[in-house]
Amino acid sequence: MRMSQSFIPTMRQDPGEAEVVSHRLMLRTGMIRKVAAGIYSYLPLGLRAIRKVENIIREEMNRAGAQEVLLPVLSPAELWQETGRWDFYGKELFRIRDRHERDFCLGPTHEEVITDLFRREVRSYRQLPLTMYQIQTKFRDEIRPRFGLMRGREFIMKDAYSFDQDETGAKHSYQGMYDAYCRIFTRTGLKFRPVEADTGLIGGISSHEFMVLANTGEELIVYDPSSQYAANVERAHLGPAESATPETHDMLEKVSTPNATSVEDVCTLLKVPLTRLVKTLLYQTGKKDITAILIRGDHQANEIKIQRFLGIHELNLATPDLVSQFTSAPLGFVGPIGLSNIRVLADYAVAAMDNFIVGGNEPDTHYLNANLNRDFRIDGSGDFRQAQAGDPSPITGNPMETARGIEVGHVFMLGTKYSEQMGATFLDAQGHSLPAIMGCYGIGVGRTVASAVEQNHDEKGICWPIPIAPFQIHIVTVSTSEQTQKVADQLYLDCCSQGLEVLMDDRNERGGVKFNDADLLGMPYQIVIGDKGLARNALEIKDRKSGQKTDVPLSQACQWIHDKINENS
RNA sequence: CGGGGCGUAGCGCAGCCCGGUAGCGCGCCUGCUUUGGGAGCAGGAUGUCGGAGGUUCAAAUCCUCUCGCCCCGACCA
Repeated sequence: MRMSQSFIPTMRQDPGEAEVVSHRLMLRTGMIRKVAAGIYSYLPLGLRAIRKVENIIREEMNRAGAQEVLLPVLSPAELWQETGRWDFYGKELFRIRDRHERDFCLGPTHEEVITDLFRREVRSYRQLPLTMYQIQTKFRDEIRPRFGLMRGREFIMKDAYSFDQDETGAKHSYQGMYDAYCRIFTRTGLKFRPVEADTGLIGGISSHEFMVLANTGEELIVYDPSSQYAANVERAHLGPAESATPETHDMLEKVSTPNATSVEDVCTLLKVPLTRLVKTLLYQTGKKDITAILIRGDHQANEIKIQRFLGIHELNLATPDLVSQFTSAPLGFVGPIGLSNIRVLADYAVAAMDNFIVGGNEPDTHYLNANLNRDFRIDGSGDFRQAQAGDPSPITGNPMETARGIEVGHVFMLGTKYSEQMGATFLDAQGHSLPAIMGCYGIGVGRTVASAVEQNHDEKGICWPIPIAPFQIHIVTVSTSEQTQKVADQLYLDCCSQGLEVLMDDRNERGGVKFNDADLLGMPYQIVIGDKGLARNALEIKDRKSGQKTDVPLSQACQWIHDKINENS
C-alpha cells in the first residue's frame, strides 16, 4: 500500500484523552478513532491488525474442529427470558424495542441463540460432539468503558460453543479449545498465561482465563514460580492456614482507640502491624439477616468466595442502619466478642491466629489479645479472602507471586445450565433424552490487538510482532531522486509479488518525518532507500524491535526479508 | 452509581480569579527554497469558546441547569 494514497492519519502529539499506552498509540498511529465512549471506528491500519488476529483464530478454530457460523446481533427477549438473563444481565444489556413493541437486545454473548439453534436441529447423540464459533461484534453497556479497545461497549469477539453427550466428551472439547487458545496466543507473539478463573455472570462449573502479562492489566493474578499453578486472585484456593508456633494466650485487654475507625488508624495508634488485627465485616446475607466475616487486617475479603460458601447469589456490606440493629458499636468498632444473634465465620487465616486485636463492640474501643474459643465462638471457618503475594501455592506450598494481566480469552465448562433451561436435549444410544453438556469460549479480538501494543512498544512507537503486524515491511524513500523512486517502485512490486505485505512511504516528506512515522507505526522491518545507500548498491534494512540495521545488496533485499520473516513467524 | 478532573481552530494548550479586540505551538492551504532523523522564508484559511437559560450596557470569563468526555472504585472478552 502506498502511503501517499492511504488513509493513515498519524498524530504528532499524544491525544489528551488517552492515558494508557495501547490506547494512545492506537490513536496516534491512526488505527482507531473514537465515535463515542467505548465505541470506535477501525481505520485501515487498525482493521488490518484485527484481521490478522481473526485469521489466526479462524485457522486454529478450524483446526480444532470448530465450525464457523454467524449469529445475529439482534436477539429476541423471549430467549433471554427463558434463561432469566433478560433480568439478570441488568443494565449491561443494550435493549431495543421494534415497531411492534417487541423487545430485543443487542447480543452481549450468544449462549441463548446458539442453544436455541441446537435444540431446534440436533436430535441424536450421533450428531455430537458439535462445536461452533463466530467472530462478531458484541454489545455490552459497560459501567465504565475505558482504555480504548481494552474495554469497549461495542467490540469484536470470537465466541465458541461446544455440545457434548457426556462429561468425558465435554472435558475433551474443553481441552481442545484450551489447547487451541494456547496456540492462538503463542502465534500472536504474546506473552500470556492461562490461569484458573471464576465463572462470573455466565455461570458454569470450571474455567480458565488467558492473561496477557502487562502492567496496565486490570486483573491481578497469583502464580507459583515453582510450578504451573496460576490463578486469578479472586479464584485462587487458599487452604486452612497452619498455626504459627502456638503462643500462650495472654489476658484479654480493653483499650481506648478514639476515632480509630480504619484498620490503618488502629494499627498506627497501637503501633502494631496490620497482621495483628482482625476486621469484622458485616454482610447482609438475607432480608433481615447479617453474617460477620472475620478477615485478617492486611487481607482483602473476597465476596465471590463468601457467596459460594453460603450458597447465595447476592452479597452486600450491611448498611449502617442494619448494623445498628444487630450491634451496639458504630461502624469501625464492631468485633466478634459479645456479638449475639449473628452468625460469625472466620477466614482460615484468622482461625490460625493468637492474641489478635478486634473491635470492642462499643465506641472508641478495641480488645487486645483476643483468642478464638476463649473469648468468642465462631460458627465455621473457610476460604473468604483474595490471594496475595506470599500466600502458599496449593500445589507446592511455596510462596506465590503476583502479576498484572489483561484477560484476552476465557474458556468455560458450562455443564447443562443452558441446555436444561432451554430444553436442548438429544437421544442417547439407549433412547434416553439428555441435556447436552456445553462449554463456551471467548476471545476479545480488539483487546488482543491492544494487548499486543501494550506488550510491544518503546518510546518511539509500536514494535509489532510479525504475525499480527498490519504490514510486514515499511519502505522509506529518503530522497526524491529519480533513481531512488525507480528502485523503490521496483522493490515494492517485487516484494508484493512474493506475497509480502508492504507499506511504502512515498509521500513528499522529509526524511525525519518519514523515519519518525515508520518508528511510530512499528512495522517489523523498515527498508530505507536513498542515494547514500544506492551509491554502494545497498539497502538499509532496520529491525524495528532491536533497532539493528543491516546493509543488504539491492538484488537480494527481497529474498533477504522474505527469509527473515519466514524464520521469525 | 459514588468520588476527582476536563470541554476554547484538526491536535496539544493559554486566556477565566479580576467581564470589554479570541490567542499560542503544531498541523492545514499557496508560492519559492530545501530534502538521510519531525526544514526555512513569505502569504493565507479555520472557532456558533460543549449546549440552554440567567445577571449585565457588555459574558469564553460570573450564576443556574444540562450534555459529553477522561480518570479512580463494583462488572467482563
